[in-house]
Amino acid sequence: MNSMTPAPASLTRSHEIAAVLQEEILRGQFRPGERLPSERDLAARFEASRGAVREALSQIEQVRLIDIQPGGARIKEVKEASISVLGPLLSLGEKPDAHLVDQFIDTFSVLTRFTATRAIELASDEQRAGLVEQLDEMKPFIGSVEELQPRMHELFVQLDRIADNLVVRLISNDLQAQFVERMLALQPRPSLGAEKLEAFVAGMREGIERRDGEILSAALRSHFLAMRSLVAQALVQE
Amino acid sequence: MNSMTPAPASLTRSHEIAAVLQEEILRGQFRPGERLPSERDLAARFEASRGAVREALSQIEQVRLIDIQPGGARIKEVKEASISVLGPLLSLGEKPDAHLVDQFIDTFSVLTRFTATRAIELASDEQRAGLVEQLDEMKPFIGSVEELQPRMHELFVQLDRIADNLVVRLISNDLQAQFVERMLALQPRPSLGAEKLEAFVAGMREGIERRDGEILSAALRSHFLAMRSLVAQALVQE
DNA sequence: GCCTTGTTTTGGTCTGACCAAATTGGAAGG
DNA sequence: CCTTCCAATTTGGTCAGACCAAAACAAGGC
Repeated sequence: MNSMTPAPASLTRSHEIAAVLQEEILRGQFRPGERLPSERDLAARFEASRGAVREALSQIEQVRLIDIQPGGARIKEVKEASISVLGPLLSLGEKPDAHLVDQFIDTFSVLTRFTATRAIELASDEQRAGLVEQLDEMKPFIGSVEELQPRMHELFVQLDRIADNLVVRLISNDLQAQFVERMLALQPRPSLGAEKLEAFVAGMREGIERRDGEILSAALRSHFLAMRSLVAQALVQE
Repeated sequence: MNSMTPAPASLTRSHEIAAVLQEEILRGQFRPGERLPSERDLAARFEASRGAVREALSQIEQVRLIDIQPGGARIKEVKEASISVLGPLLSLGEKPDAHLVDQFIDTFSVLTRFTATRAIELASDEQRAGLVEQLDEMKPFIGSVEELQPRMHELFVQLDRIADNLVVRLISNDLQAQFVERMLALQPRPSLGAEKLEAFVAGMREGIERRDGEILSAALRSHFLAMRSLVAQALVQE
């Protein structure tokens, strides 16, 4: 029973307890409908006060993994939970589940394409010009992913701002919060080839300049597909 | 297979406090970065114990509307929050914000199209035949939205099951939890016309039978567009 | 068997206390 | 006057023990 986590994100006792319990639930150590141990038992087990346990349970309830009622807290199906469980779900094993990662990237892809196409529909000519300029400024950095990435991110921020869809924005927040950090942790090289990146940037540029959602969408789709197979490789190897 | 989800029933004091505070934050009564009143002050204000307030704050922290640290809880930007704030955000005024509702429906549309097209890519011939059968069985009920809706929902459940994308599944869960009930609360007639529904069902059928994502997607897109303008009407009138 | 009970368990809340970290405010120094 | 630095205070994090109401459980009674 080691509790020496290299990067303990949970500072407080209640968060720590919540993380442990949530992980056990996601691991399937309780069947849906089953009752969680009582708060008093959990307090004894974690050598914590009932208050701390209650705060932990309150958090887990918030992600809809359990249903707290007088009489007991009952486990719910993972499929009914909130997006917030995806992160812990990715961190269950040594490596994230490949299928789940694929789903993540596909979903990112869909949402990004939606945002991008919507953005160029709504964008003014000046805004489109600004976007094109951003893309042109990237060209010197296509060789270096480290240099390119933040600039590309800035571009997406702009697209997001223009598309002005809070719902998608919040979804993306959640997905990124759950996904990105965990992916960066295991994503070594090889990175995308310069040719592919160049084609991607060119596709984006053309799509934006000509206000052509199809081109833009196609560029993004193939880009995400490339990323998907890259990550897939990273998950298999080692 | 009843999946009767009992309403959250914010009976408890802590949930009540959380709801009130969250609403005040979403109303912009605190500026981002600003400090929330101390737990002790809040306890005094709500005439509750500090423990109850702490559980409430813990929940609000979970949706990333505040950042709790020794020294004080600080308000974050709504844009940084979790999807879970969308529901309360819709319920702020008398009527949901029309723009936000549009964004909701558009996002639903995108995700549904993604799920549907993915589903028919992955579906076996038997599964596709089953889906077509489901659609055919709907025809007698096209006149009555009340009768049609649950059957259509069942179809989407099947598509969702075949597409097998947990990420999208959880996102849709969240969106529905936030949106659907609040929409049903205010969506009286007029409902969609029988012709439109017929065309929609026919489009779905053709898309599935011929495994044509374009047709399927087009049918769904126009369906959601129709719903969007319907809801828009409902929001304007009265 | 089913239904009605009394008992036990369990969550929900409260009170009051202590610790550690952050904030604050003022004193000392430039 | 401004900056720097160090207490004193405030604030969150946790603990302990207690009470209530509702749910779950067990035991009879039909």
